[in-house]
Amino acid sequence: MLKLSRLTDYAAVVMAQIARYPEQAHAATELAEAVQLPHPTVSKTLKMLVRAGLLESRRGSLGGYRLARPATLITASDIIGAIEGPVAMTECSHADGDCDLVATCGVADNWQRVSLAIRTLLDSVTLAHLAQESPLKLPVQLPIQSVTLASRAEI
Amino acid sequence: MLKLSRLTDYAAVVMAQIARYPEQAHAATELAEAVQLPHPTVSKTLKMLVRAGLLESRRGSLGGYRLARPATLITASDIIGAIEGPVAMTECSHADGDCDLVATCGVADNWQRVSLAIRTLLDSVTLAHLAQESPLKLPVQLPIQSVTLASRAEI
DNA sequence: TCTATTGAGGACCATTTTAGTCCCCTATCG
DNA sequence: CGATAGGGGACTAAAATGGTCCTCAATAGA
Repeated sequence: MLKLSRLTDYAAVVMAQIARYPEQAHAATELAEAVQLPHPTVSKTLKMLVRAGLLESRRGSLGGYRLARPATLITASDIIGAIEGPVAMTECSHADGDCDLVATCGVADNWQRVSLAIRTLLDSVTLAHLAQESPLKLPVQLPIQSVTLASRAEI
Repeated sequence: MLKLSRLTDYAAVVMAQIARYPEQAHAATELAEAVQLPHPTVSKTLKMLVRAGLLESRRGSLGGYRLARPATLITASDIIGAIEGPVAMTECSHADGDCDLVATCGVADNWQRVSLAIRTLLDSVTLAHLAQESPLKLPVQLPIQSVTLASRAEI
């Protein structure tokens, strides 16, 4: 399925909500209502987003959350990473490859390329994109060409 | 992390192994050894791949598994789908949207676009690609441009 | 300074998912 | 027939996930 966790989903929704009114601070309670999700859960999500540096928080009355930087500079990768950790399709696609099957695996390199391609894709989608209302159900324009997996011919 | 399950990983490795010697039938035991994984686990994976129509099996002595179609016609999506079910990033990105938050969500459409882009990417990677030994650690060529999220200007 | 408000941090539990194993049945070949 | 394969599915252990709750800390304003 390659699915996002539910919390990640919440995170995106909440971030989008904040992004639509970037000037004001948003209290967790307010967001929970706007988004129709239980308060404790939204709160938890918000905390994670703060820790990841995507939101800034302020306590006390008149406190709340706001974006740490413009929505155009926050990517889908950032949000996913904030909740689930860095995007990596396979066990071995993060730096310190502690996979002891490299020898017999034979697909590691290629998965990493695919993984990188997905990460790049997710890097190119910003919160501004996500937040933007697009009620039109257009089929996606797909400028994506197939990934070039290194083959000798191309070197 | 947007990670593949471990079984999916195994599936890819095993499929690649088979793809390298497409003519002969491969017994589960043989594959388990080649790939250095416990036999029951490999076996389970193989069964799933058969059920998904990616492998054909033959019982009895001289039996084993072989590709149901050429490696160039089996995609990464196929393999992931065989183990984890169809690729879909969010709860609501599969057909029958039973998500009752559509109203307050506001990002569903856009996630679906992203999801589709990833699926397309995974569709473009074939087992032949994955199986091919590419000892060269080239940085990936990335012909991927940003996803065009429908904005009014472009309609 | 006191109080109401709001976030921080983390403990905690229930549920689901995942991984892995095992057993018994069926098919094929010689 | 008997040896060698795979098919199906039950079962368990372990981990991840989702969700709740409680206590502490900061801030603003009366």
